[in-house]
Amino acid sequence: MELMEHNSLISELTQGKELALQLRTHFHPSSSPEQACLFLTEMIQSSFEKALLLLNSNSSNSKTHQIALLDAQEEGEEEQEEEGEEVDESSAKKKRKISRSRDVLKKRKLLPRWTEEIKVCNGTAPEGPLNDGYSWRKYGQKDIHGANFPRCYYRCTHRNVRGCLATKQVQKSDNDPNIFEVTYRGRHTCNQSSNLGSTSSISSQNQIYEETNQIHQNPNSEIWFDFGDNNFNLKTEDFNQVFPPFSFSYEPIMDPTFIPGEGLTAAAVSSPASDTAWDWSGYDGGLQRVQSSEQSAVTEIISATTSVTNSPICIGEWDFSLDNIDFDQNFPFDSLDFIS
DNA sequence: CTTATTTGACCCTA
DNA sequence: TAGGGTCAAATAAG
Repeated sequence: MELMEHNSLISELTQGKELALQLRTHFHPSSSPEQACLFLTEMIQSSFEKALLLLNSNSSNSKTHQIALLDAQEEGEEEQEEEGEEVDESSAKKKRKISRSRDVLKKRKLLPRWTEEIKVCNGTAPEGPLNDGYSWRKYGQKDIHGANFPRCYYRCTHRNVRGCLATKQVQKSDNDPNIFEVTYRGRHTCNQSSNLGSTSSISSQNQIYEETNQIHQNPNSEIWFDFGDNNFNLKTEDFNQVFPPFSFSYEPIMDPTFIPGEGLTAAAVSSPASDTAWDWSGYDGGLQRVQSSEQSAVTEIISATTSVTNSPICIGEWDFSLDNIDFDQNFPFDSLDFIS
């Protein structure tokens, strides 16, 4: 392993250790704001994840690194181009719009993406947007070629305020009208974790594992991870012990926590949209997560890029440089109510 | 008044 | 060029 990566790994592990120490203090019953623990666990998980990625990417992927560098360079060029031009306001607006659009698209293309199928059982009339713990704002709906039902597009409500690029698409399945295919893209950076249910919602921690590594589960409740060359597996109960707060994806299919009002609730899309787009009659049941599939096309890019921890490279919202780890530690907590 | 949704236009990619 | 994804003005809802 190269010296720089070795140092980064040590930094990551050291940080994880320190954060764990901090977390320990919050286990005292008189001083344990739940959200503080949650935040710290996120930080710890992030630290160890980075360390694992460093290990995993030891063989280094120079190609994806180059892609990241090219992206960074292009962004710089675009900025310079804008500075030097003298054009009328309307065309400048147009150009800014195009530039911004290109920039956003470039970032989104690199965002992790995964799909879940949410089943709406007979028995419940869906109301309101699919509640997965995050607040979404609908920004589009399209009829998809060859599909019987339109696809709805949602983005994080806090996108403008906090720059959260998370989006999701919801589409009713052609095969089974009770199933909604929900494709998530990008991880939430808006810290809405306080809205998350304990087991039924998608925690960002588990997303990390799903996005950056292959996670599998067989019918014997055995989970195994592919960290490149480093594979290991766990029984479900072991997994829950190791990652207690992160067990949502690995629970039985019939998850009793999927009840309206808690966690994933019935209603795949906003009610007005659903009324006009789809016929909801006949839905009188609850919701259940059917399965979680993964599209990890960007996995390698993310993993490889994180190996260059001391370079200021960002992939979309993902910035793994150590400088930013420090930034996270000094997070102003303006969005965390528990420290005032 | 503020925030969310709708929907046609626009842009990008294959 | 078609199809998918996003933007943003108009509109609706709270």
